[in-house]
Amino acid sequence: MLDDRRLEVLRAIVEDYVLTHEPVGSKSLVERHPLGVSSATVRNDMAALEEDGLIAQPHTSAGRIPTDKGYRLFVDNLPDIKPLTGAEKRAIATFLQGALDLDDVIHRSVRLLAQLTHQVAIVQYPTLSRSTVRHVEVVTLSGTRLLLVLITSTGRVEQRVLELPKPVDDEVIADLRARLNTATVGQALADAAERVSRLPEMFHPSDAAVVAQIIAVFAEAVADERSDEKVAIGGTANLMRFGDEFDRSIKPLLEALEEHVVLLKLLGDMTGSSTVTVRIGHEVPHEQLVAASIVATGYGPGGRALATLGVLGPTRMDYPGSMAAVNAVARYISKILADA
Amino acid sequence: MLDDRRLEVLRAIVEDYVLTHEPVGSKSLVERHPLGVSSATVRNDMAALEEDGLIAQPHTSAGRIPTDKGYRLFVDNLPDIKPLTGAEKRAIATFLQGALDLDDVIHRSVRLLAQLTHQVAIVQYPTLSRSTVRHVEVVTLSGTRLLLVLITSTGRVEQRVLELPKPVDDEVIADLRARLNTATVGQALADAAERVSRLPEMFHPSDAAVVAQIIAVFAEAVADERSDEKVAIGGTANLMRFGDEFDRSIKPLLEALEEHVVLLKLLGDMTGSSTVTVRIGHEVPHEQLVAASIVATGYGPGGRALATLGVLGPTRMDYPGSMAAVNAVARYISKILADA
DNA sequence: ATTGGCACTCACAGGTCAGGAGTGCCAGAC
DNA sequence: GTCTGGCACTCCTGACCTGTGAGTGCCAAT
Repeated sequence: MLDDRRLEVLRAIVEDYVLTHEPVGSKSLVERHPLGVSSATVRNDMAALEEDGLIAQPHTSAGRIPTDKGYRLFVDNLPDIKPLTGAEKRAIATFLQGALDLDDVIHRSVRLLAQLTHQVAIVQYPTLSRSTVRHVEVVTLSGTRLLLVLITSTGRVEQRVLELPKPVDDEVIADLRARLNTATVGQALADAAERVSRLPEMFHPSDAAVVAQIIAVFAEAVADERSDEKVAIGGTANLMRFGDEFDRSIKPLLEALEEHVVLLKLLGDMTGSSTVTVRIGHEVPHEQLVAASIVATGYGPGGRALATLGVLGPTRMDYPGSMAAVNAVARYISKILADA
Repeated sequence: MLDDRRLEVLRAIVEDYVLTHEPVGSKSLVERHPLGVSSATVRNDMAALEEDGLIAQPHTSAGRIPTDKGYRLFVDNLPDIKPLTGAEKRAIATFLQGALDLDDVIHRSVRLLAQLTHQVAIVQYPTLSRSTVRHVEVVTLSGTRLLLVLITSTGRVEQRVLELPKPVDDEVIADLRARLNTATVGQALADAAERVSRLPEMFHPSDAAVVAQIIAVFAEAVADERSDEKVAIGGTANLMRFGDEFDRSIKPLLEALEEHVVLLKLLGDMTGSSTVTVRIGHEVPHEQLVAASIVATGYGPGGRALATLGVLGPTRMDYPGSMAAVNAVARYISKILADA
């Protein structure tokens, strides 16, 4: 009975604090929550919760604030991801409906997520390495200039321009295009480089060298780590909503958001699966983000997590709401990617 | 003699205020600038400058702050765009050297500009409408699914996937590809739609309908207004450097920065030519940006301004420095685009 | 036209003080 | 045992006051 109520008190503290952004005291707590006990009892429970490191007081004789550990317990004991309201679902549907291409889907998702959660939204582009080749195109631009275009199953387009030592016959190019496609279409990008390594041998010795050069660029394109490093970010203005001590941590936060590499590492660490993951305050392995929490999940067609999306906000954010929104948007994008 | 010195006083006030972010008084002014007159004289000049609306005092008996009008006069009387130091030039060169593609050039430029000026950097992608067609590719993805790829002279790649009512013969596709290219390569995008309008007639009547459909998508792609709406932004963390009243205007500023459409309109208004333009405070036709100034210029290969880049910061920014940096980066990108 | 001098104005920092929300603890009730 | 009412205590907050100093405007003298 006792431990159960303490959990209830913690939940109430978290909810009130998220709402008001002010330390919550025992008296106002019993006034606003039907706990069925007096403030004195709550005070005792609070003392115990503080003992356990779940809440803290900014100064003696002030109300309590949840610690990172407190938020963690709160999140772990959340009953279930609450479903969105009908209106919200409709908003998502209409918002993502008219998307033209992958870029558009990503950007719309970012805006949507930022609007739904009032936090900073982060959406990673589907990683190349885990998607498959849909088509390869080889085009002569001018005599010695060649364009290589790679289209992936997720609709992403990579291009490379390369300079050749001497002009190459159009027939050779056409042949190469055909061979590249038969060898790689449908294959995972990770395997594609391997698949084409033998191709130069199939050409006339006089062409082998230049073909090898083209193949090398192709292999480099599919393996390019840099191509994985793409994210879209939106809703940064939402960081400014507060007039409190969180403002102090905004600058490092904005800086971290511009370090896409760091962000991607973070997102990559967080989830491969399609369940919603939460990182709270110091749990985030990055000192610029100690005052922030991240709610993220993987997404991708057919439940395979090709990439990660999520929101970032102050530790005192609305976790249930954010988790629901992140989850819903991820499902919608996944469906769109599966259809496309 | 008199008017000349007043201008000098204004310049000194602007410089000091930009440096210290504090209202500057007559005494400290004569201490730090070799004006050759006493503080009392400066006081008289200040009174005159205030009369003209060039400076203002936050409260009675405080120092003076330049008004937007004051900054304007200051900028207009700037001798010349001061050249960058050798170190800065080298930094630009090495920073932009290894760029792989257009995307990379843009992103590097944004970072560079943000670093050089310590402001928010904005770089618009070269507009499609003013660039020319380099290559058109038509690819069958599956039986009834077609991919259209458009490559522009600036290296930008646009793609469209379209669903056909029935499979189309490969020969027709090849024929169409050839005709599209001969008709449009080298042409301005704005003219391309016009150029291909007659193509369907050249095909067998049984194919004309489907060809017309493809042409329609192509025409829509080259004319797409939306494609012009692309900017890269960086250095938003630089907005947080100040611990003063400017902080109040940061939220609307961040919001405006996310409204790419608005930004683009702004940049578009600012310059078609390759000279550096400055908009100060209320001169910016957007109430969210009244506390901000913009320094921008056009850029593009061979002096033709294909797009705009610039920086955005508080009205009390280092105009000479920002103008120099913006100018230098614009020239460098232009050169890179001309080479590519 | 410029300057030194002088009275005046305010923002700002520091100090004091009352009010109030919140706490911890204890003794008594269920 | 658990809960509750009561009470003394803490200490943040906001209001109010005050002295200080930077800065101004104006005037008479050079």
